[in-house]
Amino acid sequence: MQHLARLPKDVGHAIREERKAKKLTQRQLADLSGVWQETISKIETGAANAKLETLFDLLAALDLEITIRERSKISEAELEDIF
Amino acid sequence: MQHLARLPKDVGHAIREERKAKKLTQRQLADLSGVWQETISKIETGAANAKLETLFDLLAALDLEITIRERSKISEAELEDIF
DNA sequence: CCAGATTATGATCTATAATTCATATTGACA
DNA sequence: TGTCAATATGAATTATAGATCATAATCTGG
Repeated sequence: MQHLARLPKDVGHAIREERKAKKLTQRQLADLSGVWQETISKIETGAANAKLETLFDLLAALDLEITIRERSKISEAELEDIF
Repeated sequence: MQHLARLPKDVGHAIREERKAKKLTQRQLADLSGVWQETISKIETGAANAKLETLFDLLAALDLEITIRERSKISEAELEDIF
């Protein structure tokens, strides 16, 4: 699965979905990544504005990476995170 | 062009390349994005660990977005930023 | 429903990013 | 090479993320 992100909250959503897809608790991800459970919670709920280093620590633990590219024409809702 | 990023410095590289591809100076990008020229310089040179909000301000001004996905098997060098 | 696990929240402290100003360094080009 | 633009750097201040502890709220399986 691939997550489009244009705002910090999109990143939180993606992290949460990928963490759940891998059947990890916030605490397990915390142990894997070195990021505190409380911090993960705040990032996932959007109550945070994480630093890049923190983001990449989480992505590495989840075996994820990001790509930067031109904005696509299709709307965010058309990809994933459709409610 | 698409930039793979696994570390904060990769993001700096990508920003710089996209800014130059669009023929913008750091000052022009600063005016467009609301991020200070000094901050842009530090992010591009890797002397910074930007916050997500700052990153997305820059990406929006450059009409870029990010996608989060499983790590690819190929190495970073095989994509772009090959010197 | 209950108990235990999981996640969220709040407070305080520390670390560091962003702002701001000043200026140094580098780069491009006439 | 001299000049102006562009970029980088450094210091001081302010803002805020992360660390840490405590605990509340929520979720889940029995």
